[in-house]
Amino acid sequence: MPAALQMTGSLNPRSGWEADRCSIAQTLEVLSTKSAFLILREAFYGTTRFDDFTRRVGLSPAVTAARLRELVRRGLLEREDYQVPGQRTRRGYRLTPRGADLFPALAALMQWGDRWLGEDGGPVMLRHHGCGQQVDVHLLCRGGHDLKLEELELAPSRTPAARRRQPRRR
Amino acid sequence: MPAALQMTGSLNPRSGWEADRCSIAQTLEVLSTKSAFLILREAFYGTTRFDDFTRRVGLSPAVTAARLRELVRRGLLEREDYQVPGQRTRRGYRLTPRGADLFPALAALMQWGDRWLGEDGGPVMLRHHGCGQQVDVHLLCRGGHDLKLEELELAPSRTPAARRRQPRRR
DNA sequence: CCGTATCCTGATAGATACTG
DNA sequence: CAGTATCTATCAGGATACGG
Repeated sequence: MPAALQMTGSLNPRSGWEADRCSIAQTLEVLSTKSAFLILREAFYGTTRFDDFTRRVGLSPAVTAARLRELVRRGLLEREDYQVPGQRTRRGYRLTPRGADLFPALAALMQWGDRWLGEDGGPVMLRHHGCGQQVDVHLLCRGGHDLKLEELELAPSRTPAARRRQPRRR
Repeated sequence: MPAALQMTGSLNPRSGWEADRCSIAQTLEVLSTKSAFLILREAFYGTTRFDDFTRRVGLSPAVTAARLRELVRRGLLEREDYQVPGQRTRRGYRLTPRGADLFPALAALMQWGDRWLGEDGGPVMLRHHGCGQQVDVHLLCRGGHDLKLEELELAPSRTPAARRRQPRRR
């Protein structure tokens, strides 16, 4: 029986911690749309140019432009205009560290799709370039344990007292 | 310079492997909308009842109903009607194994938000219930290495020859 | 409680034509 | 190439009222 996470007392579903401040919701706000996910996927695949994003994700130029602008504004992609001598300048977009750090999320979505959709595990796989072995997403605690859902526990980051002492800025 | 994944030859961005068959795109098709993500988050948090989903995710009843129906149809949630003796029956929804297996993706989104949004790491954290240590998302290869983006390589799951020998079922 | 039914808004995004 | 400009269709989702 696959259950939910364990919760420490002050976090039970009824008590008032505002779910809208949850990092998942905020992250989804940044990645508001499906096209944003797919643009990022393309960036991980090495795409840098406007036209390639448009064609390979299957978006209209207007949508591509809007997403790229948004992702640059949010700091996940950055402009990178380069010039091969003798040719005209090309514009490009590439992942920032902030954007690149989303890869585990994309990898987890891919892994889920490989496991539960389609019949035979998806068209591509992730490997360790060094040893050639397949790569999977894991949840590890800092004690070094590889965890299952049932072993996880959701806890408040700070005690209510600490939060009063150090209120949110702005 | 945070770059993209390494790719094996047959996967360069120009060659024709259909990106629409990519597991990320397919998974996003299932989780089409933001509310679906948030409903699942709530399910991991232990919410089971219609009204709690509605209130805690902040959706209209119509949207809640549509998402729950969809998630049940897709096999991520299942109905669970239960009855405390002497009370009327309650309806509920709970995660299936298929739904529960999405947790790493949610955890990765949460971790990204904790790192890159907000000032101080988000309102809640994930811990190992046994040892109390904080939990992080990792990419591990089956050789046991903990990997960074630069060490990853995207490869076709099967060779074209193998795909001909063993064509897609159904 | 657990939903369904309506109405209405804005955002997402497809198609297409055009410009530096 | 790398976009901008329209014009439209579709859909996500808020508000509200109502029924089992």
